[in-house]
Amino acid sequence: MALAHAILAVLLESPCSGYDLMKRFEGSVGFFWRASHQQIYRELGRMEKQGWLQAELIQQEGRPNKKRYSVTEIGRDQLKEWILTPVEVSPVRDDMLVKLYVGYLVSPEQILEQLQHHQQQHHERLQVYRQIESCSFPDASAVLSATALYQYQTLRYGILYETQWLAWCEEVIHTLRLTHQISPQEAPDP
Amino acid sequence: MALAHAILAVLLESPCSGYDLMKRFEGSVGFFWRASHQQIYRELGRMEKQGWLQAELIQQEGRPNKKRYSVTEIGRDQLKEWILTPVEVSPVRDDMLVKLYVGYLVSPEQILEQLQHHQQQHHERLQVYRQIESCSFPDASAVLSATALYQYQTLRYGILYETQWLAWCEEVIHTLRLTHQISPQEAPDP
DNA sequence: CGCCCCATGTAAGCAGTTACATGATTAC
DNA sequence: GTAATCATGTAACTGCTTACATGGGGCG
Repeated sequence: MALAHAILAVLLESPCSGYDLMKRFEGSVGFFWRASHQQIYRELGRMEKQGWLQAELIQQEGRPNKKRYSVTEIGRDQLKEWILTPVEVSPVRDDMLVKLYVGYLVSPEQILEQLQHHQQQHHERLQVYRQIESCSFPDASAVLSATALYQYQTLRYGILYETQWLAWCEEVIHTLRLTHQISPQEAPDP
Repeated sequence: MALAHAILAVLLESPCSGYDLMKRFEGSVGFFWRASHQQIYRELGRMEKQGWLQAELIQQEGRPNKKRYSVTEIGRDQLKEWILTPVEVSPVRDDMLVKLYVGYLVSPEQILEQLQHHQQQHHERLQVYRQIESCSFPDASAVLSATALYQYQTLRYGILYETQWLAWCEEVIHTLRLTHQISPQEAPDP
C-alpha cells in the first residue's frame, strides 16, 4: 500500500485537494512517485474512511468547490510505523531495456531512434529537477532544516538517476554508431 | 503488455519451461524485468492461445514433466512491431525515497538503518551483475556479435543503475552522519 | 522427519490504466 | 467558438501480489 504512504508524505508537507495532489505527483514529487487522478481520488476516499485523513470542504466562487485533505494523528502514526518496517528494493521493469535486449531483430537505425526518444525524455526530466534544485535549494552550502534536507536528498536521487540514464544512452548510442558506422544525424542544410 | 514482450525476448534467446523462465527473471535478466511464477504461467497460457508461443511436452523420469515453450513466427513479428512503437519512460515508484522524504518523522539512526538495509541489497545485486559480466563478457576489447552486444548493454545498465544507487546511499548516509554527528558503527570488540 | 528443489497451477484481492462524464470559468 | 484549466468522480478492465494446493525426489 505504498501509494497511500506516498500521499501521506505529500499531504504532511502541506494539506491540499486531490486535484493539487495530482499536480504535485506529476511535478515536484514526481521523482519518487507517480499516480493518476483516478488512483488518487479513490485512495483519498479509502484513507478518509480509515481515519488517516480528514477532509474540509472549501467553498469557492467562480470555480468548483474542493475538499482539502489533511493528515490525522492516526495517519501520521501509520506512516511512522511503515517507515520502520524494512522493504525490499523496488523491482526494475523497463520497456527500453527489453527493446534493447532484442535490438538485433530490427535495424540499428531503428534502435537508435528509440534510444534518442528516450534520451530526450530523460533530458527533459533532468531539466525540471535542476530547475527545482536552483529554485528551492539555491545555496549549496546553506544549513538546511531536517525536512528540507530529506527532501533535498530525494531530489538528488532524481538528478543522479536521470544523469545515469543519459550517460547510459550516450554510451549505447556511441557503441552502436561505432560498430555499425553510422554517422551522427546532422540538421539538413537549407 | 510488456510482460509478454519480456517473455518473448527471453524465450527467443533460448526456449525453456515456465519454471526456468522464473529463475531467469530473478537471476540473469533481472536487471530489466522481474516477474513471479504465477504471473509467468498465466502469461504463457495466454500467449500460447494467441499463437505467439508453441509448447512441447518433455517427459522426465524422477522429476515432474515440463513444457518447453518456444517463440513462433507470429510472436517474433509481434515483438518486432512492439519495438518500433515509441514508449514513455517507465514511472519511478520507490518506497525508500518516500521513506526518506518523511525521514524527519523518526530518528536519524532509524533512517540510517533503512538506508543501510537498502544499500546492502543493491550491493548484492551489483555483485551478481559483475559476476555475470566477468563470466559472459570477460574480454572487454573482444568484438561481440549483435545479440551479445545488445545483451551486454542491458547488463551495463544494471551495473550503472546499482552503482548509482550505492553512490546515492553513500552520499545520504554521509550527510546524515555529518549533520547529526553519528559516528560509523564499528564491529564490537570481543 | 522435516525441509528444499523441481514443476505446475488456481483463486482472491489489490494496484494501476483507460475510457467516460459533468460543468463552470478563462484565455485566444 | 473552442480549447484549456479547475475540480470531482464512476466503471470496466488489465496487471500484479499473496495465499493456497499438489506431489515426487534428494539431503541432513
